[in-house]
Amino acid sequence: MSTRGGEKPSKSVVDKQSKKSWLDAALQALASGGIDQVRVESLAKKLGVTKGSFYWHFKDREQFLDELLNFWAEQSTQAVIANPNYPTESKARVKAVAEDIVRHDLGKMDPHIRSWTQYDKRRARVVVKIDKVRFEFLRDLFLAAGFSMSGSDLRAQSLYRYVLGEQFISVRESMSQRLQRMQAHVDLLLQA
Amino acid sequence: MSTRGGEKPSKSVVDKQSKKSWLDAALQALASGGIDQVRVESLAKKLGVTKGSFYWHFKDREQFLDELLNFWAEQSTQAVIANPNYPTESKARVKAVAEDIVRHDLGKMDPHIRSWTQYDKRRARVVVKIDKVRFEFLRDLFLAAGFSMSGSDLRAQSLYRYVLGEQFISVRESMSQRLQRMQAHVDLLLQA
DNA sequence: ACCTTCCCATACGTGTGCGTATGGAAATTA
DNA sequence: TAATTTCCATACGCACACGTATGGGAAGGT
Repeated sequence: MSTRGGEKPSKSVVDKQSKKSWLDAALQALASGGIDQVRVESLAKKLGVTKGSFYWHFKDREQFLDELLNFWAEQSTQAVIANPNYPTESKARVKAVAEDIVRHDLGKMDPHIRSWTQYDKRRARVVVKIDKVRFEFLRDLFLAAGFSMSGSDLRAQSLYRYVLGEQFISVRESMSQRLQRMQAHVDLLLQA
Repeated sequence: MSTRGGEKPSKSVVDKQSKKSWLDAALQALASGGIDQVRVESLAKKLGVTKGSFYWHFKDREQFLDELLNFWAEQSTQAVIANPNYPTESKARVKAVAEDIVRHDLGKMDPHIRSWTQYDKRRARVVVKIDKVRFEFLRDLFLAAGFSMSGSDLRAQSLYRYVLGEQFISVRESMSQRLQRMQAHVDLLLQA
């Protein structure tokens, strides 16, 4: 029978799949041109569906953007922090994390995210939380490396701003150069 | 005689005044919510005029945005570099410049500018130039402070990214705290 | 007084994007 | 099989924003 194989994809899975595809496409659009590139109809076209799907999964664009922000928040923290393969030696650990950040371009969304949420109080709070999580993760690395609280604080701030600032530099250097520069910067932070 | 050279509101001045008011308003709108807040009709409303004025001074929105970008470019470099009141002692000079940057929030436009121009090749080139000018200005400060070229390069990069990154941190600290943090960071860069 | 140029107002056409109403096919349940 | 739920397509209304066409007033020149 053409009973269209209803095996594993029990509807709720399909539901979530479809819903997630909207968020994936939105993230991609956001990365490629800022929040004003995230348009319902253009996303629909890219996904090969119509707005009917969108307004089935989401109430309206505003609520969709809220979910998008949370979607980004999860992805942008999980990626860095949840890597269990870092070295245990504290200074090597700092270097490895720094290299990972550069190598995976983990801040590439940040200019668009911040430009978008800067003057939206409710959404800015989400970003503040992410900053807090990321920063404390970095600060703990320096604490583990033997620096004082204030010293670790300073260095984590410096490193975090370096990472964010790198996304600003339009002059895209080569990956090897970026890695080398980051290493030099981390070396500077790890001495004294 | 009355040949146009003489008095004050000779029409060309009025012209430039009116034209500049559009650019001023646009910069303000840009700062307050990104490039998609820069709308012809909303700017007109804010200025108390109509689109007639806009399309008299500018061909269309695209050309207007080009002029806006150049407008920003001039202002954002002049402000820092053209200050003749910095101390002459090289290390104190670095500190004074850093303090000035924080105090005047000289990077506040940058998230919006970069989010806007990142994937626009022609406009990105303008931003690259600005980065170059700013960076070389900072690098020269470290060179004058006795660091090698590569050492000055590293430190200027670190400082510049710190400045840009600061605009990202949504957790707005107090001015005194920002200044203090910047000083600590500069001290770190100036040692060794 | 007439003309010209500068500068802006008014009015319109058009495209785009949001949201809604409604239909319908497939899948699930009864 | 009938009924219901799930998920998306189609079609429409509407508001906003760009650009253009046109008019007109004010200022200066002749």
